[in-house]
Amino acid sequence: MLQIAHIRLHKEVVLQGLTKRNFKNAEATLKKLLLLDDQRKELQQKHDAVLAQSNQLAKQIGQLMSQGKKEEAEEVKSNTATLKAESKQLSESLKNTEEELTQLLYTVPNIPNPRVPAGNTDTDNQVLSTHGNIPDLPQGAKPHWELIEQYDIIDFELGTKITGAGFPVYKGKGAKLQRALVNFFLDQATEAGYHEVQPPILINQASGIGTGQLPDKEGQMYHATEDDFYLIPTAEVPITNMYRDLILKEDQLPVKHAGFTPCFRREAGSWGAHVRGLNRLHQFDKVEIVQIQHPDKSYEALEEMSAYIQSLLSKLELPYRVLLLCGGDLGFTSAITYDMEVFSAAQQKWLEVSSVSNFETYQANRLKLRYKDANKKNQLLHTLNGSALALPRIVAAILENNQTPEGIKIPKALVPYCGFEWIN
RNA sequence: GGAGAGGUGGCCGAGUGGUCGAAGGCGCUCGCUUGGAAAGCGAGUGUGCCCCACAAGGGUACCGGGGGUUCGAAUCCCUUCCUCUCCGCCA
Repeated sequence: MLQIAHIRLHKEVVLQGLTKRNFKNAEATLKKLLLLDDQRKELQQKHDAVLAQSNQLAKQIGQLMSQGKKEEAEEVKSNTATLKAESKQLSESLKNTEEELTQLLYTVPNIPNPRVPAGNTDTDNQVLSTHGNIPDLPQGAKPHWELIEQYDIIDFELGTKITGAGFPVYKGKGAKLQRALVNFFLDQATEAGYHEVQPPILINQASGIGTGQLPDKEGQMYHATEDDFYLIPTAEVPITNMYRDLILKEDQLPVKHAGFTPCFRREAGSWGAHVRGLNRLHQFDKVEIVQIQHPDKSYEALEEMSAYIQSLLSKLELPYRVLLLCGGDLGFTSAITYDMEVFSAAQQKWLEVSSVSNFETYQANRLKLRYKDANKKNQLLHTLNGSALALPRIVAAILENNQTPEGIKIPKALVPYCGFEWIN
């Protein structure tokens, strides 16, 4: 979440940023936030003063008691009742005001970086660059949902039987291709300097709040209510939360992690014809990269991450483009996001396979993730993450783009990982 | 799941109702010492919020989390989470 002190100091910038995002009632919300903060401060002052008084009296009583002056002590005691009542009332008001302020802050998204273009929907996103060659597919090229049936490598109906829609079963070479991609992505990440981790895929509430999934996207996560755990929608959540409540030393930076996990998304209300086959699933596999960076270096890191992700797509010989998301399409917690889209030749459509974002201090503020600067002052760090990569749409693109009459040709880089060159 | 023990500052560890944000040790930082280092000596060394200039200084809160008793709680009570030991179950 945003820092209230920052909002106070840069009200105009914040207002402009929220407007770029089409955030409703920005001005009124900011006004309300500042008002609540004023109230909070005033209550805090009053409360502290009352507590200071009663602390003093308590000390006095202690001294009198130890001197054996019992009656005098009793007399002082009788004066404490009003203070106690006052303190109780003030602390309740303070708590309520703080709670209201926090809840309101939770509803305010991150401020976009100045580079983020204005716009409302994905049609306003900027295409920064396009790479690779879109293949000329033969007449009768098939979309991946037909190819997976033809070669019997992914079975949706079987998954439906076991669980429900959106939980496919990968079979034979389909399963091996999954394993190959995960290993390929992890090896590449290690080579690029990311420290591999395997985190839990269930998280507690504090972690969900830390990275911003809660309370904003409560309904998008599967919730194991018996233990109050959530199934992760992305490895970003457990990996970033490893650093919750930490104060790092500058020489510990940057932190770079990569992790493979399954991801679970309820995708409530977003189903339809355009999300056939592998285009949208409730459970999918993904390798995620996460960086924790010094504020001065986070934008450098963003470019580095973007370049790294693009290198993966090049190695997989997939045609792709890089988008700069517009304000309206930007994720709630992100300050800037690049999307990488792969062209799926048979569907004749660009599929988002990766999203890399700089959250600046937005997550760090919730996480209380800081570093000690040269003046020994604690400062919020910047967090970034990106998919590197999400499997299903990569698989879809490989299947569709590499289809031939003889079968599906596995990209060279993956052959050592798969142990086969063709799916046929 | 059952029974028991315990959770204190970066780490170890003392503290069972009063002047305790917390002894002592280790670590770390700075200084002295040294040719340099070690040792030794000296000083410093938590976090949030509030006043204030994000300084100095001051107030307040924090001894796993939440709540309570009390004039006063690290210390007592309740609750919850976690760790350890034993038993049970088990990949």
